[in-house]
Amino acid sequence: MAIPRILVVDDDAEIRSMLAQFLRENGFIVLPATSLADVQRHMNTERIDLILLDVMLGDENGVDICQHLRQDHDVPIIFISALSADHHRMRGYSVGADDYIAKPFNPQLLLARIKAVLQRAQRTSSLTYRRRVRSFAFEGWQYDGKHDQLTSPKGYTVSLSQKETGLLKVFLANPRIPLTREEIASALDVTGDASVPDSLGRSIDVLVGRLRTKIELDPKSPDLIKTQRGTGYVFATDVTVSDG
Amino acid sequence: MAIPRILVVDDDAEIRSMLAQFLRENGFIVLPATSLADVQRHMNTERIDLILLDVMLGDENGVDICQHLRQDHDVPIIFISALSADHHRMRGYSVGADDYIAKPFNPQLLLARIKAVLQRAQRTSSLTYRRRVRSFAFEGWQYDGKHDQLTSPKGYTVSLSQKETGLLKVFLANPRIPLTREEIASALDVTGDASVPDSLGRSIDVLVGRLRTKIELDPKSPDLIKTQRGTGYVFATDVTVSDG
DNA sequence: AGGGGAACGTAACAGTCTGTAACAAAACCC
DNA sequence: GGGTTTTGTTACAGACTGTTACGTTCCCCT
Repeated sequence: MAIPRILVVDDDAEIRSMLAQFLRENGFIVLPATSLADVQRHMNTERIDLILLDVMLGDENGVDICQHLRQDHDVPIIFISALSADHHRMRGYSVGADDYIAKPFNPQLLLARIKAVLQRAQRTSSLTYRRRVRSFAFEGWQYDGKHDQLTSPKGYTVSLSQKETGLLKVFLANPRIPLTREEIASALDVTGDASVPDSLGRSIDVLVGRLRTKIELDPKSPDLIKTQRGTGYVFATDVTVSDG
Repeated sequence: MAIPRILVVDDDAEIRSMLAQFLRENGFIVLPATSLADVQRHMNTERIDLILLDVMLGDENGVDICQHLRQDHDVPIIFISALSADHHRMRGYSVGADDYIAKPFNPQLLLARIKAVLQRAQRTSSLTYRRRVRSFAFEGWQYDGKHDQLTSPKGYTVSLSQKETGLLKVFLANPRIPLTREEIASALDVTGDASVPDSLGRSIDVLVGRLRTKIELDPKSPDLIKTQRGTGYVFATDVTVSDG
């Protein structure tokens, strides 16, 4: 599974920025939004794993946004609000929120809650979520997420192991974005304490090497998965995503 | 949907009784429990839709109970506790709780939270096979639950043994959801103590292999029942359900 | 320009996981 | 009772995966 992508919906730029930085430092990809139109644009064009939604949004009302979203989406939604009275909370839950956190809040508690909600969503994936299975195209290759099948530019099927498939998915979900070994390991749920810099050993490097032998014309001089010395790896090509 | 059945776990008889009465007045079936053994007895003998779990349980610790339950069960769990400090909450979430409500609490807020959690659980698939007789279609195959008959894409009837049929039903009820061997065994009521990690042996693997020989074009390279190494198996195709 | 150290590539190895053939016991059917 | 089918267990082989060790490449400093 790819790095979780969190949509932070708040019209206050300072709060949005602080939340984004905090979440990025904790391993998430963060996308900002300030309005329902913003939210819907993101939901329609890319994968969103969780939404942090401020109740008070200037001219717009977070509760209305949540209600609107729930008509079409099952994405987890956590309300953040200065309004902590019980009846506000109940209103939030009644429109389909997964949690409601009152400002000011302990950032570590927010983090725990986000992880719990994401873990649950992952554990109990719904049919709706599974319909988001995608197909990816890059440099003549096709990865069919529905059938878990990789086809080469010449048309033959390439067999990948589970970890190799997972790594490819991480790259396909993050084209042209440099990924550290820790980020990749976190996305793959690889053994190792991510907070200890050397705990990963060389396993990610070996795995990258194994995937390269299967998809690069010349693995010794890779064109698709490039090394960024001192950082990690980058999928150095454009990826086209389509549904089905 | 049937009336939700809530298990109230609290060693304080007065609190248990008040909660039970309140929930019954709001339309739920309430079952009391005071210990892990109580909880497990209920979980093993009847359907439980949600658990309200007190953190302080006399000699037992609600967190330990939650942790234990999460090994085998996906039932929603809401902690109730006088301990409301953030680190207590985080501990609760980290062991798999769905929410954490501090005493003293507004009963209406608890009710809203219960309803939200139940609604969410209802939106997702369950391991429990739906008792209603249904027909399922996948990749040209048809399974007629009424007549217990499986028809291949080419139109001929495929004979399955009882266990094979049960396994297929579990997959059809949970398309695209990874299922552990323990989950499958539990759904099939297979011999073996699910709380003992190694008790299953390889029987589920063999059963999966047998079903594969009957429904896969190439059992050595299966398209329908895919292996998730380290986890279990997933029915990797969309399933269309219809009544009758 | 040269040297040293860090980062990365990769072969080899060992442990884990899974597929499956073979077997035996139980269940089922005639 | 006998034959067949079902089911779980056992054993083995192959694939997968991470670790280790060594060689190569890169970068920085003198």
